[in-house]
Amino acid sequence: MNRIRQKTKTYHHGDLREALLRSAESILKRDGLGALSLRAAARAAGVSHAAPAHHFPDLCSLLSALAAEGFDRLSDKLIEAANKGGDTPVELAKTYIAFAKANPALYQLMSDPIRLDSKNPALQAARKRAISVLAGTRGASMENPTLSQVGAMTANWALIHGLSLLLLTGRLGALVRTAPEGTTEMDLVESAIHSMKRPI
Amino acid sequence: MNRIRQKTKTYHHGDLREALLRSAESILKRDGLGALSLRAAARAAGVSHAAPAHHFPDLCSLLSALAAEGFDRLSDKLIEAANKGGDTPVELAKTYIAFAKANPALYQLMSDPIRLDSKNPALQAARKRAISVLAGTRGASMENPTLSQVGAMTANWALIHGLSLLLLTGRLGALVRTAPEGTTEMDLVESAIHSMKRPI
DNA sequence: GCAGTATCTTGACATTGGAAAGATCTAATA
DNA sequence: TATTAGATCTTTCCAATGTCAAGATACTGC
Repeated sequence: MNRIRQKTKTYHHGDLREALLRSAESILKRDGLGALSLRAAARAAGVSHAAPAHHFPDLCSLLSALAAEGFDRLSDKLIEAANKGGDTPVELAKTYIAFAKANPALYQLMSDPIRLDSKNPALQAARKRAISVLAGTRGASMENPTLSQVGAMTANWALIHGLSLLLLTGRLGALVRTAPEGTTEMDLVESAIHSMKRPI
Repeated sequence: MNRIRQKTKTYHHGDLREALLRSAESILKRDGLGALSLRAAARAAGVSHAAPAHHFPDLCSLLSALAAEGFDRLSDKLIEAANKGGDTPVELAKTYIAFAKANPALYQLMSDPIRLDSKNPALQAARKRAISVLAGTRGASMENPTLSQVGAMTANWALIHGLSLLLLTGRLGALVRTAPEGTTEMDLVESAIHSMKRPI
């Protein structure tokens, strides 16, 4: 029996888990995080409202899986950029923020402490990897970093994270208006990025 | 008729709007943002579930009012600290983060782009004031700040905001474990704060 | 082939936000 | 003071959601 189903409506779906993730992602992109519900995902996947239960015990579980995917894709983007020479903290930050801009609702979900289950193993692992990548600790990690080195890393991460959120939620407007005529939000972001410390 | 009602159960409440805000805040503190609903607030205020409608047309409106209060209190704290000599960027950041730590669920709400109505006038005003205070523009604002000055301000704000969120959502654990033995989350935050640029 | 299990559907329930209509109180006016 | 318009609150209702339980269907290992 073919795994990838055509239109042949059978009782079993084939790969409902994956289908639900794709449906959920498309809802997220189209209608935002607020519109993403278990039932909506089930509808979009053409399946009954209780079908997701076997793959995701609850909504939190679906959202956490989606967020984990997001972190993995972010990690991939960062690695890809690093391999193309964009290995400086500033370049990594640009890549990071470009990801957030390209996937606003997803990044919002990835940062949502309430809808997500921080104990979800997949999510934990994906987050851990993303931090490692961002910190440049893929392969050659620092041996015994000092407090101030880890502090600088923390600062860089917090800056990028905060900047992404402020940008995505449209909260930079007030500062844009105090800046020189013609300044855009992205100009501000660019400028802010350059205040990062070295050891990212 | 006394504004502050005792136990005398009358049809009219007296000041239901205020009572709802206080109930909502206490729910927020006790059970977190996820448990805060219109109906829960109404229950806690001892009133029917549809009573809030006249004071807050929808949930978003109640939450936005609560968030606006939060920003106002944050502004007050920052001003108070500044007047006591804590006027440096680092001191302001410490005050800011102390507020977030003292009111975790409230700060989370204040940062939630979905539950909040960013067009809410009270919220907009409160946010604007908080930024002004944080930027040190109470009274003597910079005349014509350059892009890099506003950029530095943006960076400082983003750093503080991001740091607060990472701290409150317990996401600094991974970095804490890479830091020297005995390092705490707050050590990391302290260290990160010191990477701020001057013109806050 | 067949039994056991995984997957999916149907149906139900409690909870929520919200609308509508009516009850009760307040305050302005005559 | 009497009355009336408006504000405030209650009751009732509806659709949507997450979750559970029971049953139907398809797959899989024997």
